[in-house]
Amino acid sequence: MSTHAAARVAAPTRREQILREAARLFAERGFHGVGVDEIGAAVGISGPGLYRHFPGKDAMLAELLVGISERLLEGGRLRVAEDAGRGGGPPEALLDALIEGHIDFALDDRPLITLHDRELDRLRDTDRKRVRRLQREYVEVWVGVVRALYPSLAENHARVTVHAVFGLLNSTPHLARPEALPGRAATAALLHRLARGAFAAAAGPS
Amino acid sequence: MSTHAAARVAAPTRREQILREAARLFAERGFHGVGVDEIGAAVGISGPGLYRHFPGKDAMLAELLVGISERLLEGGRLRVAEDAGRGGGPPEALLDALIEGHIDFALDDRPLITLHDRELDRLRDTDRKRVRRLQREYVEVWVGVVRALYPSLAENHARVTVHAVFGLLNSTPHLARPEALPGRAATAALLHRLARGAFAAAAGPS
DNA sequence: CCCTCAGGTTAACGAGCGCTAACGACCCTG
DNA sequence: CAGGGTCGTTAGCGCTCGTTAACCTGAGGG
Repeated sequence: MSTHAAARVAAPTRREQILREAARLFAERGFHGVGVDEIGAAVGISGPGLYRHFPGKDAMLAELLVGISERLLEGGRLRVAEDAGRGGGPPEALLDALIEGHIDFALDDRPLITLHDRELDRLRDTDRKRVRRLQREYVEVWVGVVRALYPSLAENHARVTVHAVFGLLNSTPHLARPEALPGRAATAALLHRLARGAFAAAAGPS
Repeated sequence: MSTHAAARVAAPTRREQILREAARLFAERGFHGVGVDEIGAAVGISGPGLYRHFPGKDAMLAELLVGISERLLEGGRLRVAEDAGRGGGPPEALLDALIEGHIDFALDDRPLITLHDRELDRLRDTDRKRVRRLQREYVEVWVGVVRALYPSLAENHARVTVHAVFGLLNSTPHLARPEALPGRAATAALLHRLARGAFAAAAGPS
């Protein structure tokens, strides 16, 4: 689509390179802690060359945060729709699908997950509201599924629980030494069990 | 101790005011997003007056982060020591005490909890290493208690689990609208159940 | 062969920020 | 009542950083 031949693996465009490196740097040292020269250097060009691709530093962060929020929400909705399309299987399976999808994000897009709940307040008002809306809708998708599975759980309790489980699932990107984790599959399985355990406990005694 | 009479409730010294407001502002807008003039204004003095109390802006963040890390570790060790002093009751009770103590921090010192895992990288090398050491020791206290209760749980799995439960417990300070929470007691009870459920699930199937 | 245009370059500007300097008001003590 | 220490003030310096301006280069097309 981009050049002429054999672009099967989609050679990353310069814009994508920049976004990727900016995400990594922002996650490592914070939005204000990274200069444009540094981002440029990370992709082999220098400083103001970035302005050929983005109107400003803010725009990079905005695109990153809006992008991941949209992908999370879209993924969640897709899984709910697939479940409904199958005629609605057991509610546990749907919750498992949501958990698994979120874990994939957390383990594979670690810088983005970090930015997602750390640098939101550095956005311009309009972008921040948009991201917050997407996040809220994503939470509501989960709340709906959780309450279908545990009808006894009050809505505000379900919301706090979902938020807490996000904190749980998003905890691994913050780890200082990622190499101390068990393998990817084992970590994913463990996180999955923890999340299910938390949900079960939320609905339990009360 | 400070002035002359009736300092029962410990009228906050200027230093403490500054730390309190700085913590709030840093948590709201990030370390680099807050200027010294703003911190000064928040306590009724202006800008460079802060330098009568702190050698620099970095020192405020360092004192905040070292302080909370020390208090968390100290609290954890105290509870373990109390338990040992009682001759070692049921292991569940000790874990419950740790959870309850951490929840108290998360709900009562929200800005500090936020800073604690968000702004660590803005510290000078020496301070950052110190905070990291304290955090690591705190995790180890939990890991020891968890493994006493669930001996089948491998050590690295226990560590990931403890980290994840911290993410879970620390999730409420990140909430956009804290007023949407149930009351403090209900929130604390819910978080407590979630944490216990996660630990139980960690030790469960696998 | 020239023109255009995408995608760079370096130089420099302007704003903001942390911090220092110099100074002043107040309170205590001898 | 002099003197000093505490705790402020305002002015301003120096540096960093995001952004803009002006210029350059190489590839594609009529």
